Amino acid sequence: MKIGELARRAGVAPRLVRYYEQQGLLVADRAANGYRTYSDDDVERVSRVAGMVRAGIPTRLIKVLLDMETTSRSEAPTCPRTVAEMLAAELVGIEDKIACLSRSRDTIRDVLTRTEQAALISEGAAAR
Amino acid sequence: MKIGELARRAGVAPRLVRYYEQQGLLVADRAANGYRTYSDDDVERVSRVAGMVRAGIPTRLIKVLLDMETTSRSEAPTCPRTVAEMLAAELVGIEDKIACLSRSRDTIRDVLTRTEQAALISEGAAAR
DNA sequence: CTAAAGTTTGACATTGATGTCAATGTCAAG
DNA sequence: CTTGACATTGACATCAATGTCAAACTTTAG
Repeated sequence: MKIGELARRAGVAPRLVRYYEQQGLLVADRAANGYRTYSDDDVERVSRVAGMVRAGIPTRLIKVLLDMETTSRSEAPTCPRTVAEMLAAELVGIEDKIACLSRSRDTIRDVLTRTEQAALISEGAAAR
Repeated sequence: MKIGELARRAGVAPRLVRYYEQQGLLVADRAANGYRTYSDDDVERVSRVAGMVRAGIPTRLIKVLLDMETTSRSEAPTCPRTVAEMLAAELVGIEDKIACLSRSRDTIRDVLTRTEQAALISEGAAAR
């Protein structure tokens, strides 16, 4: 498929797909015309990238995270001490983010339930 | 306390404290000299703001979230339908972020444990 | 008193993630 | 063949969050 369809399916702007590629988060085959061509898996990948970006993970880290997911399943983790330390630090940062977000989530839920319009909670979830 | 101490205790740059104030996330009393003066509670508030910013919550939303936490404890939630809908939408976004981050967290933990340097996980947590 | 450190406001720079626009190329349908 | 939709690259604009610097004032330490 071409970039337009990919973008539509992943729910992002085509512009972003090119940007992600430029950041090394994505590799695209090229058709004879020069058009980028994508597989179904790429839709998933782009969705995940977009989600991580929205969650405040910098693209640099997204790159290594995605790489880790695909490579570390099988191979011996080539993990020099310094890299592992960096990952540990990022882990702490991510856990902090989760804590902040969880608290905010609870706050919103709280207000929504109190406001007697609790229906909106499930409504919103269903809208996905 | 003055801005320097506040910033140090909250772990951010003084510049950011002024920025947050400018964005309406913070109100600061002024001493006779014109210096901003803060209370212990402000340390907590600034920490939370910084965390939410890092987690990708836009300052606009942070403002209403913090307001909600302080006001909605007691008062009748003044929540017109449209506002509630907006909050429900934000809630979904936040839940998405949590899901993304949780997955990334698991990935990192996975790699760290496999890499036989699992010690870094608790090490990192202790470093807080 | 004086020097150093902290604070004030304000302006300007930067970085990351996107939007937008322009000029050109490609393809499918009429 | 022409038109319209979609692609390409590249440049420029924007927005939020920060960094940085300057000029002036205050406070603290010596």
